[in-house]
Amino acid sequence: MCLAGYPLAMAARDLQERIKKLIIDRRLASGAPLPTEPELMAHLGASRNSVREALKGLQAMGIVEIRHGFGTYVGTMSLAPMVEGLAFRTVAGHHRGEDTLLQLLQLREAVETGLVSRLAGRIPDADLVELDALVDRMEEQAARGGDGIAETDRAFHATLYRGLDNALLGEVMEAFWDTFHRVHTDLGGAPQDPLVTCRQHREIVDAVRSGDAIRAEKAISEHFGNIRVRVSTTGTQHPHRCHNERV
Amino acid sequence: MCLAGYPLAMAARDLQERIKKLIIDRRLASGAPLPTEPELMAHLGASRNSVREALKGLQAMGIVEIRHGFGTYVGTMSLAPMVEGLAFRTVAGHHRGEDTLLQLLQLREAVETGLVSRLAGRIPDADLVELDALVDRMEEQAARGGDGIAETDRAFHATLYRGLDNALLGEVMEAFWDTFHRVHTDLGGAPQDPLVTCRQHREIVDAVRSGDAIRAEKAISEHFGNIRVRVSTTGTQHPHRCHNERV
DNA sequence: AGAGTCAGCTGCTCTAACCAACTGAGCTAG
DNA sequence: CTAGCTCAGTTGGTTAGAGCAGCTGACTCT
Repeated sequence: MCLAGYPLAMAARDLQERIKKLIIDRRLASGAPLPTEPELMAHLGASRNSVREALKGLQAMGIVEIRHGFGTYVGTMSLAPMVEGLAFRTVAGHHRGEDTLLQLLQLREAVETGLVSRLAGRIPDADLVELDALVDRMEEQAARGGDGIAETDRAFHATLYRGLDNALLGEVMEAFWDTFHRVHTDLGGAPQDPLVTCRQHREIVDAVRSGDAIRAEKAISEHFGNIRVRVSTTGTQHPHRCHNERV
Repeated sequence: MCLAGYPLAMAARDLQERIKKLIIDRRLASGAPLPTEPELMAHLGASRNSVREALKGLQAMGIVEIRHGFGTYVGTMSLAPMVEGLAFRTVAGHHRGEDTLLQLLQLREAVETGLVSRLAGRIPDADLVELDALVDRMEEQAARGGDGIAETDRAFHATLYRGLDNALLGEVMEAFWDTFHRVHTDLGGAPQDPLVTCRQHREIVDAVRSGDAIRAEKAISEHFGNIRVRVSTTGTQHPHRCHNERV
């Protein structure tokens, strides 16, 4: 087909850009509906197939969200795609004998160490209360079977940095946590000792509350040191098969 | 077609996972060739169309690299896709009146402040030499027309954190720099004063060399403070059209 | 009035053909 | 003999049309 004025070739690469431009120009917010596939075909002057391939790429970047039988919508633009990509990169590297998981952990440690010292003394009281509650909850969960420990751990790290008052920063930290956790479990890594985790989380909260930046950094550092032992003593020796057996 | 044992529906979502699994299982490194499209069709029991859509998604995540008339290869798995997604998210939010660019800058500041204090005093001498050279070069470029300033700036921030000896961390920081720079120029933001930048870079190097963590943090903070002024006084008022006019 | 059904949207998958970019073998001209 | 060209074969890119599958809402039957 190819409407007048558009180059015949190079459709695919441009299509994504043009769909992105369409979202920008129409000021579409997350969740807003995009034109249907036939409408996009007409608007962009490309075949169904090319439009769909472009959408698939945008979907992988979290820019659009496709719901079968319902429509296409502007995506949440969360960092989930980054988690996906980073996780795969880490797993692939690990299976080829590289210490990618350790590197990922070190990345988290380096960044969180800096953030926590920035946070010391200026964290809102409300967050401290919530952090205390999260440690309490994890102690309960540890006393029981241990169900939900991971989710509580995630919430702890997410809540910790809420005080820095930057939603993007919070998302990035969560994304790193998610990536690490996902890769660690996929690779069959040994879980932490919940009681040790609780004690270290408690110390982090107390250190931040006291306003002692050095102590807070040390607390984070010890926490990660503990995790690091678990990572480097397992996983590297027995590259397990991925779950989701198929192919 | 659909080979025995595979569900008839749900092809697309699984296809990506199965291709990823194929890369993992065969221990394919970056740059290694993937099966051709016909081979993948046979291997995965799906049509050409579905295979291509899956590949487009993986391409958007940097997991595979597609070269027309040549073949499909395992991608470099750089963070470029993350830059792409984050940049779009920032631009889109900006055009809807949100202060996303400022948030991105604050993210960089928070993270780099922590990293630079961690770096103070333990940075390798070789890196210091290189950083000095980079500041010198930027001074030259400022004296001339100003060509290549951006690239030198990028190199400075990249070299700074090399001493932390974590390739992943370096890539992440570069990705944040790239995202910020790209969005800032796309939105027609005012460029920095090169001489101010040079002076602040010099102070950062000297602070890190002296081993004074507090001074280093302050130097970074001032540097970002300078950038922040440029961001918040421009750009927010006149949401420019994107470049690449089309559609 | 309530529940089932059906028509219509939506996106999903397949097939088949042709276009376009790259490679390399073989031919031709110098 | 070599330099360059041509052409066939490979690979991904694009289009077309048909039918499948999930969701919605109005219509119909009980």
